[in-house]
Amino acid sequence: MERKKFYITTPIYYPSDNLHIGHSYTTVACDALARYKRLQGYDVMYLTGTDEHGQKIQDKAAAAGKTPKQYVDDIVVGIKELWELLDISYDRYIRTTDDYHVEAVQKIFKQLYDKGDIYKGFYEGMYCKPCETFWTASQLVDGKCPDCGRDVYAAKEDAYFFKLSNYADRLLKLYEENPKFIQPEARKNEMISFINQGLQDLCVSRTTVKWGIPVTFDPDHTVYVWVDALSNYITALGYENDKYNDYDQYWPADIHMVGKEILRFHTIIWPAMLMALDLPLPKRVFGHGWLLLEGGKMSKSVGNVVDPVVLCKRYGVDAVRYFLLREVPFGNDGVYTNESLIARINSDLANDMGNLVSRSAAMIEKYFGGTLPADREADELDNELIALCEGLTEKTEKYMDDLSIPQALAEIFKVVQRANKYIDETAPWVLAKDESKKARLATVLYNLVEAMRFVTTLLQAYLPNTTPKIAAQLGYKAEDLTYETLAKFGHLTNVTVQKGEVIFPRIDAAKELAAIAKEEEEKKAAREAAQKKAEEPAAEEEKVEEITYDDFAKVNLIVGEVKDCTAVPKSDKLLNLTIWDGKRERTILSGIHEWYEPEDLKGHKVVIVDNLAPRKMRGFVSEGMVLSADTPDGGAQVVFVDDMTPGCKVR
RNA sequence: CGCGGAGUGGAGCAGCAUGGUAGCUCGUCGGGCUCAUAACCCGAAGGUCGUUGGUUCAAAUCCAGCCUCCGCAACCA
Repeated sequence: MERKKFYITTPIYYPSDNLHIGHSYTTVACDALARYKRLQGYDVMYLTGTDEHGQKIQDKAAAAGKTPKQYVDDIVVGIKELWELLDISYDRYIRTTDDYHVEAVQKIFKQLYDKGDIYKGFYEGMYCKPCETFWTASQLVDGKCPDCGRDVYAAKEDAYFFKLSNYADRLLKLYEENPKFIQPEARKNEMISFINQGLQDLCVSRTTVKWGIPVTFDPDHTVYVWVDALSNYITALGYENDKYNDYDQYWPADIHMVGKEILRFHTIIWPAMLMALDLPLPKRVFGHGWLLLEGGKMSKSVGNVVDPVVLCKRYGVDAVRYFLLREVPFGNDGVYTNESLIARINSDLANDMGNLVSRSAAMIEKYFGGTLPADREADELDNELIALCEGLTEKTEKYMDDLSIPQALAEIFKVVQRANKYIDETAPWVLAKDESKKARLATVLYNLVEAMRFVTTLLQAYLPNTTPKIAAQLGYKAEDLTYETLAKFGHLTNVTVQKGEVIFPRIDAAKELAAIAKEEEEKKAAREAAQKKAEEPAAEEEKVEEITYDDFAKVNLIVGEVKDCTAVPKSDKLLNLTIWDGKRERTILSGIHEWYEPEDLKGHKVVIVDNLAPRKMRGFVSEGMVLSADTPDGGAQVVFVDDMTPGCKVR
């Protein structure tokens, strides 16, 4: 019999740095889905990988003194180790630097070109020669390169474009005909409105980025991210290459799992590309939310990245997996805190589940020496627990298909909770005192072990590291833990248990938090020390370009008095200052509202740049600029010169 | 009027497209039990459902305005 297939993908991650818990979140979620489908008997293909080309990696590698390939090779080793640590059961790992992928992308590019969906045009923008980078007008700082601060000039670059604009109607139709294509539903509207704003053709090649896949018929060009990265989902199956032969079996994908920030690429560009290639479209694209840290988004620059390796070491892989899968409604953003992680582990895993295994096994050992006799005696008290077990797969299956992973776990744990309650209701320790109740006692304990069998079987999808431990203690064999056996309560024939180590030890929250706080502090101190060291030589290196006196003389600095000052409406940072410069009142906008209130400035005298070209911001024209100094903590301090006379030249 | 999301007992969330008992987890308090990982089970307290007005017999739920918070965008001349 042909098994049903299930093809699921993570995004291919960009290995410019080591991965953090956000990446783990996506990957663990896909892993649970993949494992669940395998449990159900599906022929599963679970793909993950890395997107290894591009300017940023080229730069990072150069900074590290490595070739780009060396650089990504090293990072990929770390990523694969992380997935191994997290028990990720991916079937295939694609690297966009793999030969077969490179080759296939070149063919795809050519196909699109031959069909007329890719055409040669030119890319227009502001170009910084030393940085070899194009910037859009809005990215420029002071009209100069935001990276190096040097002049940029309008330039054209030859580039190939994909006719994305041709596909707007077909995309809208796709969403309409497949309401589940974009999930969560709420994001669909964002995509629709994005399309309705008008789709631009997409630049798909670069001549300035060298670290990329060359365009075969125009070797000056490398393929720019879209065609390269997105097509991984089919090249990994063997599309246009000989490395693999699974395209017919697995495509189209059942789920592309992506973070919400790249949902647009997967629901607009990718389907359009597939349409152009006349290929079937993926069935669903799910944009999940982000794991946030207290106080904002996870970001490497802020130094608040939670390291999954550290967490696993501390609490165990499955505790971390459980937290990721259970804590946040899938699709929403969620907040990570150490407190919530510990609370989750303690209440669900240690108190409820671990303890249930422990108390069940303990009673069987204590009352029956480890093996239950065959005599049984049912009671009405059993019915609710049994019904819950028998209805379990129907519920979890539905939730998993909806990608409501936390709800699926919640259903499983309802059985755990019900079993704990069942112990209270049946009071085995009372039954144990009465010889005539042995059969009843054996039944109660049997029901517990059997209920835990339902739980354990399903948990194999979520906690693959722990379920063998439970199986060992409660005496389940592999054939007792198959999906099919969950149709009916009462599968186990004989029960022999072996109490073992505590499955999920309780964590002393107060102690643990104190320890974490201490560690954090040490880390922070170390980081700051390292940063200081790094900054010192950097400061020397940062040579300011020498200018002549004539250059300086061009800047006319004068003293001005702040006559009035108001906040600029609808702006967080701008203050609108009315300044008397000795001759006239002028308006100057200054982005210092973060540090100064209007009252702080009124009546003070400041140094202004007199002859700066006027600039319009937020509907006001700013004529000049107020001098202020950067403070070490990133703030700003206005230079006050209250004892000077407005209009006087400063030099 | 830039775009979007959100405001529900101490904390975190559900409920809102199909108005009619405000539900869950954690925490707090009280009780029970002793098989178990100071765990488990039961019960209680605690909410003007951001605000104002409207529709309605009836609004957390529908409509309008307002306030606040969070992303993104814009913005430091």
